[in-house]
Amino acid sequence: MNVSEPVTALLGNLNPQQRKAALHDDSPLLIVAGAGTGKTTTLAHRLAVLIARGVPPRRILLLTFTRRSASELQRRVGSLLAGLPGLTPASISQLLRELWSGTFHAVGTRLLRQYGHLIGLAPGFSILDRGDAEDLLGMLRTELNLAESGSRFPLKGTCLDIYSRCVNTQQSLSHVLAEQYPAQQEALDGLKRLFQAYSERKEVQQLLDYDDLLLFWQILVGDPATAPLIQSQFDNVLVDEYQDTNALQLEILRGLTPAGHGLTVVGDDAQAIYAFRGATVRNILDFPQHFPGATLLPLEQNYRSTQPLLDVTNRVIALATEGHRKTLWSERKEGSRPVLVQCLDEGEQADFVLEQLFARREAGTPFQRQAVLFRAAHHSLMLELELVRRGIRFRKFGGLRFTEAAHIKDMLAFLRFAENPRDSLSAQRMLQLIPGIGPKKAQQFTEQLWETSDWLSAWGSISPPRAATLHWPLFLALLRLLTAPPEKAGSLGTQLRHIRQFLAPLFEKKYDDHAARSRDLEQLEAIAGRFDTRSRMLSDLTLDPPTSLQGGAVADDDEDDDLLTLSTIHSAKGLEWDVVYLLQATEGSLPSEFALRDPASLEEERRLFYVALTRARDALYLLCPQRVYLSSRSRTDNHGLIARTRFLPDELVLELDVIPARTEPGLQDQADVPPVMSTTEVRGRIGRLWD
DNA sequence: GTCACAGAAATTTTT
DNA sequence: TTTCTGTGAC
Repeated sequence: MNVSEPVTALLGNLNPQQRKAALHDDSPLLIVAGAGTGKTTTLAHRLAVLIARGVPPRRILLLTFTRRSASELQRRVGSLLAGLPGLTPASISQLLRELWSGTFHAVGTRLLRQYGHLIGLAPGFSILDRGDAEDLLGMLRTELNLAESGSRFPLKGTCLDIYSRCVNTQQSLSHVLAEQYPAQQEALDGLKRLFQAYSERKEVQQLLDYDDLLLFWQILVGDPATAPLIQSQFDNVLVDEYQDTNALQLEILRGLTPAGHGLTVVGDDAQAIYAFRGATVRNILDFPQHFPGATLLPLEQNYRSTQPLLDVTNRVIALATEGHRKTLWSERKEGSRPVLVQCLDEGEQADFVLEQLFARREAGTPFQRQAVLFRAAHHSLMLELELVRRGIRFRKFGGLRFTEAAHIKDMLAFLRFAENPRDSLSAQRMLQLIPGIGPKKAQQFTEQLWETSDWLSAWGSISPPRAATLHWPLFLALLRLLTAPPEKAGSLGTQLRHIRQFLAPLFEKKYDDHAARSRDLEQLEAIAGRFDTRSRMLSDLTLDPPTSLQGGAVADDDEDDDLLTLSTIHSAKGLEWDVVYLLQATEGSLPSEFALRDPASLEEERRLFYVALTRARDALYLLCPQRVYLSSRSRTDNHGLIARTRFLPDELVLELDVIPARTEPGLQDQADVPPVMSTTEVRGRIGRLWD
């Protein structure tokens, strides 16, 4: 290969494999990048080389898993390009702006706004987040009388899971039910009707859910009439975290580049953790078959962790039942072994983490280079209380998002309706906020909406129920203001302020904690300034909701506070910290009790455990509380001790440092102490008081 | 029809 | 702890 001078200058200290990847030609390329092997570095170099070779950035499509990783990659590419002669910071940021990058969903949205009209889609479509989609299914479920008592029809959330799995795996409903939801098989006919109605309703109201963004995109690139238009727009397509793509995403890639020309995918089958939403590890394993002539480049030198940590993580993943075998190695030979911390309960677990956090900070590792990881968002609740009590600021990724809170959705419903008055999901949400208007009236009023061309002629003449006499005119006035031309409606912030003023008295009655909620509404008003248009704000908030900061504030990326990170393992993918604490490395939590049923989910839990362990650079603490708070759900074994995770068998514990629990559980375990008297005797003793 | 309340049931991970 | 469903008062 004839490498020109400026391109060579970019390659700096890449290892031979990474260098090959960066300089690879336009044939399909699969980079199998183990954890911490410089995947982002390699991808950034490949991008920089493409640009240096003269590919215009607007002809490069970069698909990432989160918006965070997209911007991290852009940043890295930017600093690489800065080393090239003839490029100024201004011209570099101009180049980067032209790059097509983002998640599959975000890029899909952008393409559909541009080309959707070719397949009959209005450019002003609204996007449903998970909650919206559930609500719509819930409404239709009632309308179709599927919830008739007697037959137990799946809940709206389950309905959405089933629907989504069909779309993302491209499998039939009966197949999905048989394979994944054997208990819901009788609901087959009801679900068929429900999904049919769901599609029709979305169609009429110009609504797309997350799955539709991929589905419509796939149709667009799959149809001979429209495909060439989009294919000819891109010379190179790069996909990060390829192990977590699904069948539908593969079809999109095939549509974009049928022979894999200019296609680069990067991933690690050992880190596949999204099967629950339809991702299939087959995409990465079968890449050479899907795109014949593909080159496979494995990266095995780890630049992240110390060898003692890798010794354990390599063995953890070697216990997996299938997958490429690879052994990561590091030049960082020295370091401490992972630490298994046994503790009595969640309280002791939180205490240990807090002590260690401070000790590490004293030793030179600030909070922002440490992270606490966990399987499920609620596993960190007790620790969060302690952190708040001690005044440690943290940022939490995963779990409930800011925009999923009911009051935020209420407020956004007004903006969404103003943007797309056909959106009767938002219409009903707004209407039901008004006293005296419940589900029936709301449905009735929205139906009137469909018969006329504008909402004002439908609602202007309605005589509202008596309880709504006060609020109805205010409601109409607010909508009139929001739907006025931009110069009259005012800035986004102004619009939100008007909505907030309308909602404030209603929320005071509706919520006990209205003070906290109204602070959230002010937060929303404050972040409105970041967006240039209303439609942009709505799309961005649904595709990438802000994570909430402790105390309800919305995290701002520019803040350079010493913020500690709390994150679900899923949200920690691709990231690294010097010190990592994994909470509740115990049976029932990791693996989750919901994964115990089938072997495939259990293997996914193992990979999840592996992902958690490989986030650590220098130190790793695995916490095993022997007792956790269990809800009433738990049955007979709630008095017993919880076992360490099965992913750390005894022979592996020999490779760890072990810190025993401070309190011996046996001493306090009531279950071990036989009863000394009966309640009859207790009552007898108490009875003496008034005898 | 709406609203408030009570009891039962479900309860992960995310775009 | 939230969400769904049924009941009874207004």
